[in-house]
Amino acid sequence: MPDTESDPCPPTSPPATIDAFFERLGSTAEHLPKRLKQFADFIAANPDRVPVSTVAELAEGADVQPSAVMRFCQEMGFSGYSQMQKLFRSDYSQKWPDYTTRLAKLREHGTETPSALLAEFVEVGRSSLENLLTTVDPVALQQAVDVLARAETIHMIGFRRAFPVTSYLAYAFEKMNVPAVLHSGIANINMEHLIRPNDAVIAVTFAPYSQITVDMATQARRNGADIVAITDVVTSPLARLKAIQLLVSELDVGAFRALSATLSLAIALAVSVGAQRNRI
Amino acid sequence: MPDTESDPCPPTSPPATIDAFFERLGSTAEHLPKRLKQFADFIAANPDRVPVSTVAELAEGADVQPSAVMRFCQEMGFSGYSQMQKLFRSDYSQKWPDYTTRLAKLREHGTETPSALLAEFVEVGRSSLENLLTTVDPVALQQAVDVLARAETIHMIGFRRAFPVTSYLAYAFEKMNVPAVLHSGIANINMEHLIRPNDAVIAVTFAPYSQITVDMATQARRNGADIVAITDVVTSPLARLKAIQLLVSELDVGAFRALSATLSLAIALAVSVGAQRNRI
DNA sequence: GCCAAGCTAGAATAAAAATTCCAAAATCAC
DNA sequence: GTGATTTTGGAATTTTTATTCTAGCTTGGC
Repeated sequence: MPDTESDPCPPTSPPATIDAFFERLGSTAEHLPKRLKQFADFIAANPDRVPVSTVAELAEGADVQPSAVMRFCQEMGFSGYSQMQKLFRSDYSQKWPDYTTRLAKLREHGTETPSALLAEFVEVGRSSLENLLTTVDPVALQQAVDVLARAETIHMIGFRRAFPVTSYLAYAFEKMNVPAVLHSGIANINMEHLIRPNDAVIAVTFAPYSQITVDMATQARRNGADIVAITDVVTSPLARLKAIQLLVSELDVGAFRALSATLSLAIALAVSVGAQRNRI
Repeated sequence: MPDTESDPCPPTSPPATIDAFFERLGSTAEHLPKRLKQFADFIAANPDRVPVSTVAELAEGADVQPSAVMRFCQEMGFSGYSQMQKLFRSDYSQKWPDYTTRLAKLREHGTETPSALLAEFVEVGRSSLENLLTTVDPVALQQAVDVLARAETIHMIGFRRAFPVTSYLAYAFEKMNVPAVLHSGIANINMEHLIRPNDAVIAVTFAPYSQITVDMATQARRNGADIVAITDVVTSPLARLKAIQLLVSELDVGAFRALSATLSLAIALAVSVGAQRNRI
């Protein structure tokens, strides 16, 4: 009997290394059926679970059926899950060193290599985050949330290195349907007059304070708006405006900082405000 | 019928941690029978094999019978090998597993206070940073730096929640006098034609990928520019473009993430590029 | 050297896991 | 819409793996 139909997907050889696996995954993931893609994403996000998990466990984690896992493995060129797991297990021992040792190893190279620099930023970011819980006054934070939740429109002011913070706030507010305006200073158009008495302002600035942020906040205060300040020390120029101050002390690496703590504070603030507004 | 004989070794409870396990091992190893001692030595020398090995494999490695392995496990207070392996596996990935459940819980209950939410973001940020050192491939990072240092002009593409990242990159490059263009999509003006063959692109996008970022990167690649992708998984659409991929897996709190890891990676990348360019 | 106590090897059994299969559902082309 | 094709979910099957059992061996005391 002649071979009327051949395998739709010819027997590809299995990837020989983890890198090869992910490379293939990257190029095939596009045109994979729904469930298989779903599982592919899960694997891409949690490769470290493969060596120590059963088919059933991974299937549950990715919220697919075990048979989908099998089909995925075969699609990737393995005979089955066992073969794929074997590959992942062979690579497993390299990952064993934990965070601390890895960090130490990277640091040995000084700041010569990009990885060492990355390790530096990671470590500094972790410290800054840890600090954040002590520098931010819970009462002030709650006040800030109250004020912002009550405001008609929220205005965000922050330039240069504070701009990533305000732009992320803008994104978050938009996603939660909170009326908010990002004052980006674009085309030097001054939109201070938009700030009305029932509005509130989030001003973000760090030493050396950008004059324009201070000016705009001052003007807004004069218009009767409430000010929430995200800044680094109590002596910042925003203190004079009776602003509610949220303090972040972010450590520098060289001339730059990772902004980890500042952004965490910002997003926590935004989500709280969003929750409180929608609750009412 | 009375219980004439009792277990020679009363049912001890299993060690709760790896440390407790090795402590018990140290104190009991002396007066263990020959084969069991032999296996104990093997375990002490190769603890990292336990999570990924079967009884038969370990038995062969230690040159004992599988049944000896079982007796060893029971001697150490476990019900069997499976229970012991569970302990070794749980130690291997302590940080990650229970996060998903914890965050799910958070999503249900909502968060009581802004401070609690902040603490959540801080915690998740710290984990993400730790993880960053494992997901970013040092070689790829170095390649990315090389490519970007060599480029005439660096273009940054990233919208919505990726925009804080690109805007911070823009700030950093400007401060270091690196020629860089932030494609903000402002006024819907398309500046793709600015991207020339000797240029390089940093594309930042996360699932669900914004189509415009992918389109712009594709166009840039067609123009002959190199692409560095900051994204979350290898299955991202940018993989097709032969982009140098820098992977960040950032945990979500609710619908948002703190971006701590992503920004740390971005700033480390920028500073490395700046340093390398000025060195030449 | 003989006996008792404990230990070991290997086979037998039970449990768990991987893998296959197929009917039902979804998707696609017309 | 209709039929062909692909994809899916779930159960059935096979394979692998853990665990138990027991006859024989080793060791130590006398």
